[in-house]
Amino acid sequence: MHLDMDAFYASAEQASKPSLRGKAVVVGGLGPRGVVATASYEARVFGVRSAMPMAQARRLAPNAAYLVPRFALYRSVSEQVMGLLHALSPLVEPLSLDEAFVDLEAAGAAWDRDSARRVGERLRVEIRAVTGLTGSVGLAASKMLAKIASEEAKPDGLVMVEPGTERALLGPMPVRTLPGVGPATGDHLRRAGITSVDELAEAGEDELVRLLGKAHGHGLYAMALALDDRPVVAERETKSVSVEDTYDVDIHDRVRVATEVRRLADRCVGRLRGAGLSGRTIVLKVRRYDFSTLTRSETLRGPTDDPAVVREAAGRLLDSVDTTGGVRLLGVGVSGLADYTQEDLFAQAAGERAVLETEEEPEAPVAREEPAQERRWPSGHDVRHSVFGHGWVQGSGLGRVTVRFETPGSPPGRVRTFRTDDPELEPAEPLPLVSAVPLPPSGSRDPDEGEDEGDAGGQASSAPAIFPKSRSGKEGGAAPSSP
DNA sequence: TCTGGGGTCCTTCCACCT
DNA sequence: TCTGAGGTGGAAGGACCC
Repeated sequence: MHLDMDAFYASAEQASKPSLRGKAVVVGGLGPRGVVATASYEARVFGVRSAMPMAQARRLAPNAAYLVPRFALYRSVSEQVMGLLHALSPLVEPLSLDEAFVDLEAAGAAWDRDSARRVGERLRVEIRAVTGLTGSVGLAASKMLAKIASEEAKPDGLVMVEPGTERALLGPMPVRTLPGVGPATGDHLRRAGITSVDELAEAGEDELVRLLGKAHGHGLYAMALALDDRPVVAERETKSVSVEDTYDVDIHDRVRVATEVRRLADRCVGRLRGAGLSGRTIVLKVRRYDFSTLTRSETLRGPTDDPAVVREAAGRLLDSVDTTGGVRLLGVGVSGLADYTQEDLFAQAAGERAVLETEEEPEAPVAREEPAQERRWPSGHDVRHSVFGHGWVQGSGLGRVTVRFETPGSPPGRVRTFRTDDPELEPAEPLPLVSAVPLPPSGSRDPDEGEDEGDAGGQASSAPAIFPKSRSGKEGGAAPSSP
């Protein structure tokens, strides 16, 4: 079985913000170089699509609501959904926050077509009850076909591929339907006169290997024949950890480039440590002003999770890169991972030197963002006002922030504008999309309030009991602030 | 049109070793 | 001793996915 949540980020935002329901919603980066992560079905009517530059989306749908992603919210909802899947089978393979394969046979959750369909339908009902969102389900004998089926089922549906009908279903479809056929391979095949899956199968294995190389050719030929015996793999181990930033304006200053690389190295190590990992190969990624991308890597003698070591290596790699003309993106990654930390002696010595030089605290090298930051109010993020209660930022600028006061369970709310430094206003955690399902006591249905002594001081304490196991994201949350 | 961020896998090239 | 074949590991780039 393959489950795919429908327009996940955008749907979560609509569930969270009653005034956006039924409206065009676009979630993605809002900067000058942002792209669309998800568009609601209402926005897709205007031609807005994932991966489209935001500027283009704004031209197509100028009246849509544009929001930055709130991964903490999506992660919480995702955990709820994955929990439902795990109740069906121990073999669950998440592909992302909103997608997963489930092996229903593994746990005897389904044994024939009817039982599988019942399981799929019940799952969709449960997902809606628990999260308020819809998901589409594909049922088939293989991962590839289940995925194609869930795509066919969208939105809010279920499609089962009956055994024996696989090739008839697949044959007329465009080659781009198959996993692993993207723009480049699609073009390549089209130039060879191959546009449908049937034509792919007719071309024969030798021809495909000649066109696409060994691994890809063999793999694609099998897919074209609907042969796919890849198992559902529950636990995949991480192979690399990386962070990257695209800058609103190209960076020309070499000193600034070096500073950014060090920051990225620190952030990368923060993530690495957070996952309890260390790695041997340091990778620097540079995207230049003309969008050409290059990587430089260096393999150490042993794995490290020392920020100073990674910073130094990344700095050396940067020395070998020409950045005249400016860079639009920088990234630092670590691969060759190990789940232990055994420093190479030289590297460790170098690291200790560097730490001394920079007077850096050895723990938690996480980047301390802007030092004395003024308060920022990102579009779409939750806030709480001491008088008006819970709401979300509709927009801000020129010293003003506009807030719409509503909650997932309330009717569409009213808009009010405040000064950005209004002391009565503070950032808040997202509320659950569905008012607590199996909640034992105290039903206080009021839009805001309830328990808590969520006084101003520590915004950490305001995390309500919403998402059962929401340990509020190891990262992605607010800056840590730990001197 | 003007292209994010985080990944995975594959291919090619080269150096080195046997 | 020279040459070549083949394996391996690292570096770099490309394609793809969500």
